[in-house]
Amino acid sequence: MSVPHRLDRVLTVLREHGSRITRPRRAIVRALVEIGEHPTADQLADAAKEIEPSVNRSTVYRFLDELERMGIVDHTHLGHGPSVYHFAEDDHQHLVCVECGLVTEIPGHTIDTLRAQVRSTFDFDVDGRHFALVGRCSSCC
Amino acid sequence: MSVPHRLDRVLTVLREHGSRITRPRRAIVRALVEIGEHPTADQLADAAKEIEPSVNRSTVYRFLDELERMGIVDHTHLGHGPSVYHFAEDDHQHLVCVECGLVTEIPGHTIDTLRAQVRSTFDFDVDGRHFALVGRCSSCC
DNA sequence: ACCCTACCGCAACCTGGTCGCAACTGGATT
DNA sequence: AATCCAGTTGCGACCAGGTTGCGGTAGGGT
Repeated sequence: MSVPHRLDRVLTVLREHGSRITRPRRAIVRALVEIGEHPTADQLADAAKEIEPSVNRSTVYRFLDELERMGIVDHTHLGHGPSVYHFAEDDHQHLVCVECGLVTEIPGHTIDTLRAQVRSTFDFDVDGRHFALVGRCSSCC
Repeated sequence: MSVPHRLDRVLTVLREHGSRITRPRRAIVRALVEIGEHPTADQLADAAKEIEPSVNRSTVYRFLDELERMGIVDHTHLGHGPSVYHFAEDDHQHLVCVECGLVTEIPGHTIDTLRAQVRSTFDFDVDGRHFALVGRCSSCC
């Protein structure tokens, strides 16, 4: 999806929710779509500051929370460090190597079998996007 | 496994590694085997203080790190809060409900299929014990 | 152009965890 | 039993990631 399109879509959803479109928010959304990867909140704050220098860390955290409540973004814990953010529509899992820290994206449907199994056996609805699969990558075994 | 047996086993491994058996360490290990569940480092520090009041928080963290390097305990991240510790020989996964925080233990082999699949497809060796499966329990769906 | 209130920057705060350092103590040696 | 010294400890300061309260600012509806 193109960067401007994605930006417009987010702004549209914000308007629909009756939220205000402010300069800091524009900068944060732009940073998010331009980075594209899985940035941490602090990386996002830095990137937003390049666009709009006055943007504050706490504004980024508050706004990301709101985007998450609206279902636009999700955050994932990649192990020890800070959590990372990405668009909710990107349905994928993360593999994180405990040795070298390498992060690999894999399709969200990879855990479908596990999800079905856990649901039928333990009556529990696994949300795959919220945690990473930790382990060792091929070059660290 | 009985509490005294488990305690003795840990102390034996410590001696084999040339580590010293000190009063704080005895207290921490006793706290760990007596709580039995998945305590956080701070809960463990509190429990150890009941046995040996001088025990310090940083001693608990340092000693848990050492126990982990020796392969006696593991820690797991249950989502947002602090991580929890348990004996490495207890091969199990955790289901954590994102709504109510309920933690359920499930057998470690539950993710065997996923592990095999990820290994063959992505050449990645998943270590299931280090992360919890986040989602919604039956009463929070 | 006005006004209301959502939003902001700021600074202080919180939690979970780490570190440097001087003092202490297991336990091996004699 | 006395000695010794490196592994261990308590303490306090520190760090990272994230949250909060508050007075001031500025979207955007009327």
